[in-house]
Amino acid sequence: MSTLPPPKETVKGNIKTITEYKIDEDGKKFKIIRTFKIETRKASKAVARRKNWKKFGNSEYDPPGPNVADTTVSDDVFMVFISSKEDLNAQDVEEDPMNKLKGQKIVSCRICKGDHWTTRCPYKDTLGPMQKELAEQLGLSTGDPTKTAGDEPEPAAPAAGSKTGKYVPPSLRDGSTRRGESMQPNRRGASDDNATIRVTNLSEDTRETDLQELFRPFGSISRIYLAKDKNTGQSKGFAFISFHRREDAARAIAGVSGFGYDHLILNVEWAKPSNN
DNA sequence: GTTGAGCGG
Repeated sequence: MSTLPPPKETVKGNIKTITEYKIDEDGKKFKIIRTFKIETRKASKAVARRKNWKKFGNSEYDPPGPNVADTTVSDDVFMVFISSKEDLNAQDVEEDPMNKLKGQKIVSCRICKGDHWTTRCPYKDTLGPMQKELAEQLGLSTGDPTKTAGDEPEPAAPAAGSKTGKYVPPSLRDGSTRRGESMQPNRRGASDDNATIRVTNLSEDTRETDLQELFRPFGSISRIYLAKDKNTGQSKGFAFISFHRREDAARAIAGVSGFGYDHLILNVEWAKPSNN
């Protein structure tokens, strides 16, 4: 039985030639030469340049192009980007149950449809009010459309200047001079989180007032949270201090970290946002 | 070694 020469693949300029030998059903030998024009794209310029590198080692005298005896040129591999629900729907999703989870959002922001709660939306202060205003202009905001004005006695004097009769929080009543009942600042939505530091290794009899005295010199403090056990009130030995200015917080870190306080050495760092 | 409490959908 005669052996066939191995297939050969050469590249000259932008012409690629593949030569292979075959035997057909009648035992006749065939030589097949195929030539291709290689399309050079901008993106693969670097690849084209590498093709001109001088060969070395055992391949030093090989002709240009890959040696099919020891090199396999694979098919093109196309990358598939799954970036949206639509893409998922377009393909068959069923085969992998994980695919379902990928496209499914746990939460969807009402403002920007992003992957976060509405309250955490980065546009909550800009886009949010705009959308709300727009909705009110279109008359979609409140109320029962079957109810017409004045067909029912008002139970109490409506707030001055309010025609809609909808709830107005105390902080916005009377020309907004009055503040809300609760002056307790809310951790949620705190905008000063980038000026919050965490103090650890506090002795357990440290109080908020102690912290206030300790950090007061670095700048005005917007909030102090001393972590305590909810039931026993026992301090957990760490606290969060929020400053109004981040520079003050930075100086507080530099100034107080390593500071001996009671019988312990304080550790002060930037606080991470507690939410996941 | 130790990162809060709360709101939803």
